[in-house]
Amino acid sequence: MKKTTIADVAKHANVSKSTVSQYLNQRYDYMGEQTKERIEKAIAELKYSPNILARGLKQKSSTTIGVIVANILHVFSTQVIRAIEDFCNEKDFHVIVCNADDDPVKEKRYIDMLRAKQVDGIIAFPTGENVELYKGIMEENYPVVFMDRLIPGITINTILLDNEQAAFLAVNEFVKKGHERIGVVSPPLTQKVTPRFERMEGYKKALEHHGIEFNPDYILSGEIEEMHTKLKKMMRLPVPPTAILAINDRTLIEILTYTKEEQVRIPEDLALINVDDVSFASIYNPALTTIAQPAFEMGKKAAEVLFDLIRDKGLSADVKVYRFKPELIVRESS
Amino acid sequence: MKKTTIADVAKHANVSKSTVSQYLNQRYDYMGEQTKERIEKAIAELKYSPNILARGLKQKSSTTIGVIVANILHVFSTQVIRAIEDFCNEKDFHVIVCNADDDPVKEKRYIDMLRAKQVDGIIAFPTGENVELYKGIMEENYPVVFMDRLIPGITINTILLDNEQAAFLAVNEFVKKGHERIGVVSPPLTQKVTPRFERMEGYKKALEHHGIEFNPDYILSGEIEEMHTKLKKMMRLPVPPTAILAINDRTLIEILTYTKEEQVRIPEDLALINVDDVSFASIYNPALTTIAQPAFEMGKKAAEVLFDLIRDKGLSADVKVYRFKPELIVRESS
DNA sequence: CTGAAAGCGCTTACAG
DNA sequence: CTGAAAGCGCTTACAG
Repeated sequence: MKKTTIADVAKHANVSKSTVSQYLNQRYDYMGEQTKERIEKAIAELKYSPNILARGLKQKSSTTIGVIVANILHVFSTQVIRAIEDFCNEKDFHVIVCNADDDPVKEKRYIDMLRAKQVDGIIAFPTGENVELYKGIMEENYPVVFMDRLIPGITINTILLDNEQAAFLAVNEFVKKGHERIGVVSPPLTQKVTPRFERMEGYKKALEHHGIEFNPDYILSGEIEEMHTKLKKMMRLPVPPTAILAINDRTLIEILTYTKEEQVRIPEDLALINVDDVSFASIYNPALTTIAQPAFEMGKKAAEVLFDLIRDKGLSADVKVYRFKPELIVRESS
Repeated sequence: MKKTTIADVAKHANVSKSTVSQYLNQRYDYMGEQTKERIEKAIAELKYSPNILARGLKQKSSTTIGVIVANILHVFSTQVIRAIEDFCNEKDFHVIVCNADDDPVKEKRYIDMLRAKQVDGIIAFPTGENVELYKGIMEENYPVVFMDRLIPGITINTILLDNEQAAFLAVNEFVKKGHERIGVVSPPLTQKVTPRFERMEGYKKALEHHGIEFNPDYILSGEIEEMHTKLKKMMRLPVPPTAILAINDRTLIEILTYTKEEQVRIPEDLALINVDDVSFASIYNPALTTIAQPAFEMGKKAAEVLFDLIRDKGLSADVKVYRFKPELIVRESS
C-alpha cells in the first residue's frame, strides 16, 4: 500500500506540486476557483493526508514537545501531563512522555533523543543533576520549562508550588486546633529537592511565627523503607508530637500504614495534614485534611510559557519563577 | 545557532556525506581505520547529532508510537502507559500520549494526526465507535493493538483482563464468607463497554454456578452522578444485599462515600470487593479486598505485540485476544 | 574502500 | 494565477 503523496495529488488534479502545497497551506490569494476545486476533489478521491514529518523537515518544527517526568505513576505528574496535553491538542501539537525515574543518566538520554527528534521544546521535572547539559541548552536558547524543581545556577523558567506557604497553611491549621507539638515527615532531606526543602523551611518559619520552639526530635526524614521504624520511634518519645505534617503523598501512606497498625486514633491521638489532595482524602475514615496543589493550572502554565518560548525562538525577555498558591482543605483529620 | 548537519561533519573530516552516513549506521565493513577515526573526531568536535526526522523520512519510520487512552488520569491507564514506555525506551522508541476522553471525534482526530506524523504503530483504548476507521486501518495492515476493549466486527489484536473471571473471584469470596444476597454496582450498561459487560456476565454465571438465584434488584447501573441515590434505594430494599461487587474504582469511590455518610459498617453490614487494586486498599479502614489487574504485564504485552506487528509490517499471522488473569487480594472488607 | 547522485515528501522563493 | 527548481538532512544503491 504505497502512500499517496503530494505528487500524486498534483498529477490527479493536473497542477504542480507547488500549487497543491499552496492549497494545503491556505494560501489561496491568487488561486483560481477551479484549481482549488480540482485539488480539493483530488485530495478527497485519493484520501491524501500530508506527511507531517516531511513538512517538519523543511519547516524545522516537529509540532511535538517532550515532557520528562520523574515517574508518570505519581498523581501530580499525571495531572500536569493531562493539562499539558489538553493545551497542546488545541495547538495541534503532540506530547511525548518520558519517565526519568530521578536518574540523571536517563534524563540526559531522553533530552538528547528528544532533541535529535527535533522536538520543539521540553518541559522537565529536572533531577537536579545534568547542570552542564542544561547550561548548554540555555545558551542555545532552546525552549525548556522546569516543573516542580529549581536548579541552582540555571536560569530557566520554572513552575513551582508556593511550598513554604503550603507548610505554613498546615501549621496554622494545627495551631488553630490547639496543637503545639507539631512534627513533620519527609523523604530524605540530604539532596536539596526543592519541594521538600522549601516545605521544611516553611514549617520552621511557621513555628517561629507562632512562637513555638523548634524541636529537632519532631523532624523525621528518611527513605520510605525505614520510615515505619523511625515513625514508631518518634511516636514513642517521652513527649511525642500530637500533630504531623506529611510532606507528600508517599509519606502520607507510610503514616497511615503506621496509624492503622498501631490503632492510633486520628485526630484524637494524632492530627494529620498532608500536601497533595489524594483521591481518597474525602472517603477515608477519618476524611483527610489536605493541602491541594493546583496541578492542572500549573501544567497549563508550563505549556503556555513553553509555547511563548517556541514562538519567540527561545528568546524570552525575562526568565521567571511562577509560584502557585496551595489550598488548605479542612476535613476531619486535623 | 545553525545546527550542524552531516554535510558539516563530512567537510570537517574530509570525506563524503555517504561515508559519514555509513559510519553512523555502523556499516564499518570496508571502512579504513583512519577514516573512522577522522569521522569520530569530527563528530565529537562539532557535537554533531543526527536529525532523526530526516532519517525517518527516508527510512519511513518515526521510531515513535502513539498511545490513545480514554484518560491518563485513570490509574489503570497510567500503569499501562508506564509499562509501554519502559518497553519502548529499550528499543529507542518514544511514545506520544493522547487522551480521547471516550469521545469518538477526538479519537478519530488523534488517529489521523498520529498517522500523518508517521507514527509506526498505535495502541488504543478504543471508544467503540469509529468502526469504519478501524476497518480501513485493518485493511491497510497498519499496526494497531487494542487495550481493554473489544470492538465487534473488528479483528485487531486485543489485550484484555479475564473479566468474567474477575467477577467470579469476587462472588466466590463472598459465597465462602456466607453471603447469598450479592449485589453489583456498575457504570451504565447500555453501551456494551467490554469490561463492564463481561464482568456482569461473570457475575451472573458465578451466581448460577453457586445455585444462587439472580435478583435484578441487586443490579445497580447508572451514571456516577445518580449512583448515590440509587445506592440508597438499593440498600433500603426490604431485603437488601449483604455484599456488593464494585465493578471498577470509580464506583468504589461512590460506594465508600455512601457507606461513610450513612455509617454503614464494612464488612459487618455490607461486604465489599472491587475490581482494581486501588492505592489506598491496604490503608483504608477496613482494608479493602480487591481484584487486582496485572496492568504492567498487560501494557508490556501490548507493546510486544505491537512491535511484532511493526517488524512484520502489520502482517501478523494470527490476530489474537490476549486474556490476563485477575488476582483476588483478600483483606478486611469481604 | 569511498564518493556522486538520486530520492524520501514536503515548502518556498522566484520567474513568467 | 501557476510551475520549475532548489533545498530541508538524511540514506542507499551503484560505480569505480
